[in-house]
Amino acid sequence: MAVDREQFKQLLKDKGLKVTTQRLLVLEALAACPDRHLAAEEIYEMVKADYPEIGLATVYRTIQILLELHLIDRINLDDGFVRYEIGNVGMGTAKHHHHHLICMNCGKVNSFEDDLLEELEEKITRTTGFHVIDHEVKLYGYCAECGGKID
Amino acid sequence: MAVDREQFKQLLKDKGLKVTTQRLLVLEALAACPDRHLAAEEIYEMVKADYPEIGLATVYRTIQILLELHLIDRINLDDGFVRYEIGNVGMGTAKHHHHHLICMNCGKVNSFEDDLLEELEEKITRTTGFHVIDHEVKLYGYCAECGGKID
DNA sequence: ATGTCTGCAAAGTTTTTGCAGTAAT
DNA sequence: ATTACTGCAAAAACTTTGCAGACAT
Repeated sequence: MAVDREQFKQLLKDKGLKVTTQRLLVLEALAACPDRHLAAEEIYEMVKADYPEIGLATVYRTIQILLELHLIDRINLDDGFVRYEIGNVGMGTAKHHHHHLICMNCGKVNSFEDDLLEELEEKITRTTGFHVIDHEVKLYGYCAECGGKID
Repeated sequence: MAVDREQFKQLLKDKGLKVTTQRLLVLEALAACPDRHLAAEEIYEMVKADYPEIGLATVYRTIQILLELHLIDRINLDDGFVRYEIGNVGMGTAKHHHHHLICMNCGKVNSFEDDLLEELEEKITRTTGFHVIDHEVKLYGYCAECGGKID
């Protein structure tokens, strides 16, 4: 569902950017883990397995490009790292975001697909004039496994 | 609506912590700006106006205490600072969170009160077993002033 | 009196930047 | 042949920590 290799190459060329092994590998690392939320350091470690000479700075620079191309999303799970995950649309038309369920006990992060926020967004536009483009929702609580132990 | 000075003093004592001028001033700075979202450095600057000898480290340490006492909330507006705002309940029973509307043009952050997420939380509990305790919602878009210029 | 708290400076983390060499077009 | 890109190391930026003196109880 995410961008494929050829689309990415074309996007780079369209922007006058060069297609490099490092850039392909960084995108691939993110595409390989659609459900994890990778920090720059983790991406770096993953790419290093295939391409040991890559530098962490290149990973950070590539992440900037991927963000500008809207191929990945930034999320902050308040653990001291900024994290990234591959977007689930190719061309940026749809926005079908998911929410993050963060377990306050075990720290595990699950995703939840939902469109319920459309209603909220409409209400906001109606009452405040603010035009919503995108959103990020984090829900803190206890996951199914941890929930039993607490309640 | 936020905690008052005496409640705070009592909370500190109950925890075996000492009541100091610095701690009172940090809380007061946050209480004085319920609608801004203060970074540690900003709190530091505000307190320094009244009490120039305070150190930034003390501000950080006090923030930790206030978070543990649930007197303030942490928010991350992706601008490189962790920000804090005073909670809008005294004793932590109710949770009446607001959402943050972040203008992608001028960067201004407005708040929006709403309980629409109760429905989403219930849906999540029903379908996933995850028990939601709290949430943080960030909505990105264009504020009323900037909206006209873009659309 | 005692135990905590403070300010300062140093250290720790994550992320960014400068530069000379390397690779892509 | 250009022009952009990379890796390294240094710098930057935010936050935490160690310590000796100061303050609250």
